[in-house]
Amino acid sequence: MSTEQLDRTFAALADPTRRAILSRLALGESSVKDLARPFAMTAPAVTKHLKVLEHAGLIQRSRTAQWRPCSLNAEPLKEASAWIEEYRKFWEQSFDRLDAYLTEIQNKEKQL
Amino acid sequence: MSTEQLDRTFAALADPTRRAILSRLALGESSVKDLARPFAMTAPAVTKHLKVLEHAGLIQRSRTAQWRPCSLNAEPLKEASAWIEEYRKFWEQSFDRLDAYLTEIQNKEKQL
DNA sequence: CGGTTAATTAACTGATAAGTGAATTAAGCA
DNA sequence: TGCTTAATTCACTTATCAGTTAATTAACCG
Repeated sequence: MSTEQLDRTFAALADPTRRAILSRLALGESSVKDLARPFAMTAPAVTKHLKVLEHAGLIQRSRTAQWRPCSLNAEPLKEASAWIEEYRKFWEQSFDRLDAYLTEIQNKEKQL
Repeated sequence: MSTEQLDRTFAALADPTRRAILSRLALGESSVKDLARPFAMTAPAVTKHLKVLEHAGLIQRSRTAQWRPCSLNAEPLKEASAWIEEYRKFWEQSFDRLDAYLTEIQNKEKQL
């Protein structure tokens, strides 16, 4: 679990355009032009986003004639998810505290 | 699930110093000075990282005399994790493919 | 009150990121 | 071969980010 890989993965996910591209690719392979269509953005801008995603290992590219379709590779997300999951116990603790608090409130209200 | 919130959460997690700060805070509350100690970094730099984490809602701050201790708030991570988990089926698919491949290899080796 | 410690703000530098338009590569097709 | 389409690279602008030092705020303590 390399630090640089986590850096790249999280940085790639920090941009809403790139998250949208990944969502689109979850539905299937797509060309750059089709990926660019929903965004108010030129083709070179999309190419740059794809480079970021590729460098993070989140997509891979092939070649068919003059098209260079992209497809999703979700594996690096596993690592990112694993990092986050280490802290799940903390938010679960806070949910437990919230539950306890709500129960306490309800009991008090019943007593009034 | 706001886009800007996800932007801020993932951007906050993209920096190794900030991830280390969160790890440290998982062990308990800490002052800025103690957080800064393990890093080759001045106090103002740490203050800036804390602002990023606070803006993302990942930490909260209190005040005791001249100390302003930080504590973890892992709740926004839940949202980030939920986003990632949507793609779990893709990386599970690649594991399945890897399993199939390894099984195939083993069978071939047995035949030799 | 004056001094010390914790932390922040202010002002600045250098690097990186997101976007643009223009030119270029690469493939398919008449 | 020449034209069209897909995508990229190039050169540039603008904005943001990570870090610095120096100055400032805030609280405690003798």
